[in-house]
Amino acid sequence: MDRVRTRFAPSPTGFMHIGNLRTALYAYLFAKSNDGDFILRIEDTDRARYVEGAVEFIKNTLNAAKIFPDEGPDIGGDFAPYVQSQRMDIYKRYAEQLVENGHAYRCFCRQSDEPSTVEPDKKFGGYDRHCRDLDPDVIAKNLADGVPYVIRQKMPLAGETTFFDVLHGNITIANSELEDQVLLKRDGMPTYNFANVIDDHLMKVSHIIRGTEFITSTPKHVLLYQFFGWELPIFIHLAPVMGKADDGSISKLSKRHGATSFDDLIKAGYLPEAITNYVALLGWNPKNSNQEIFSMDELIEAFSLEGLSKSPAVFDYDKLDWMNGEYFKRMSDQSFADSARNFVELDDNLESKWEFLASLLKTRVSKFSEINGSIRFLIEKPAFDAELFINKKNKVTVEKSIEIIEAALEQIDRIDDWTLETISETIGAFAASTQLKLGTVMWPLRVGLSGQKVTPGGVNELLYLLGKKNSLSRLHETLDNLKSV
RNA sequence: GGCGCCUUGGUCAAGCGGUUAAGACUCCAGCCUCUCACGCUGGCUACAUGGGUUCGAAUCCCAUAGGCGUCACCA
Repeated sequence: MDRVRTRFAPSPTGFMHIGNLRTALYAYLFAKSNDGDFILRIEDTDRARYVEGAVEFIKNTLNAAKIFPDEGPDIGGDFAPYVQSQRMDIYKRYAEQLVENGHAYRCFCRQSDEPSTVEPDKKFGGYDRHCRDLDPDVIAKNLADGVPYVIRQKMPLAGETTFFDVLHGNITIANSELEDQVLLKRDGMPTYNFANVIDDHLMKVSHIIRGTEFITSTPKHVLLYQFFGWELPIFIHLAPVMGKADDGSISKLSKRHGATSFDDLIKAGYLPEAITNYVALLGWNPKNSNQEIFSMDELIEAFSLEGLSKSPAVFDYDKLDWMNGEYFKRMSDQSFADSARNFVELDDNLESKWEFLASLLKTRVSKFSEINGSIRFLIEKPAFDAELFINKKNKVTVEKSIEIIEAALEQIDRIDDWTLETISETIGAFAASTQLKLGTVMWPLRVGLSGQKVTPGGVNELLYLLGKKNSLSRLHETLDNLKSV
């Protein structure tokens, strides 16, 4: 087989949809697992949709996701430039060639949103074929008059076109279904369907990995390859990434499903490696293995086209949360504390104990953005809720809570050396003296201090984090509240 | 609507003619533990429907239904 070369060809719209990221990832993994090349090409042929800074954004995103192009804008390569708007002369040349060979023609019709000066041609059943067999004199005159035109591809009217897709096998579409699509727009820019073919051939792309939305336009591309006498690349059309709405409906992942771009996810406190790892598994699996946590190198090692699935996959935030949590657990306390720091707001007290707090948080949160919520009770006094004190499993009731807190208060009050060690010793001794199950003793204290059932750390940690004064006042207040229930 | 693609639990998925139909997330239960959490163990829930082919079908074929895509001078 010739050298494997894949490409990722986004248009600069200003954000990186998770589906696009996955496409880029698969193209990258496939190239790298075959010692091939991965190319980044910017498809900026739509001037209206161009967003300032978008190219930079794409590069930064790929970089954060650890997807490194071998060729591309700035990086360069044997087939530069890698930005389509800088290749206009190339497309024009090939389009003219097609016109000369009779596979394309100039069309002087107005744009579809303008009032038409010509009637759609009933003979061909459509508007698009109107200028097919224009009189050469008319063409010459229009050209001389400077009438704007587009170049359209002349599709065969009969027969069918078949192409092979790695995932779907042979796909056949009747040529009569293909319209005479525009190749070169009025402004001289090529359309996607044209530039794509030209560039993929010129850049020696061996495998085209892209979304299924292109499956029905692939026959048009195939015809183009045939017109030019070029060898066909191998097609791989990926199933889309879906999202599930609150009402349970499934549709292509979009804004209504929440965070759907790589950047959104980063802002929501997910790790880039976890996002990449999760996304890799959305539509691909390593066969012969149940491994789920993959480093980029392991993905490259394990990747193969056979593992790609052809049915759509629904993006599941629960699983992403789990996976991100797994990545947290594998981080050192120090790097977790550092990475999480930007996402949290602390008061002076907590600031000084941040690293300790972070070590407790590491195994208890699934994304950075959760942290503020889960530690707010350390800064603001929580609301009182008697219900929380009742715990069947630990045999805790309101009465029992009063009893325990009252007794514990005496012991806590005596602690002078407010360190985790001393606190642990004191509380441990106190718990033992009650003759009760540990869980029974700790439950009311936890709830009394925090106002919640699940906390970062146990009672000892809570006392330490809160400080003596704060701990005592919360417990006293809780006692009063409990007694007035 | 025409054309095309897809269809195993709530979700991701293994399975390529013979299996008790893997595994993971979620949820639930139990265990462990200096207490919630973490961890461990176990449990619930699936082959869209109807016809074939075959000794035998989640696996092959055909219909039906549903979902998705496409029909731009967007990609």
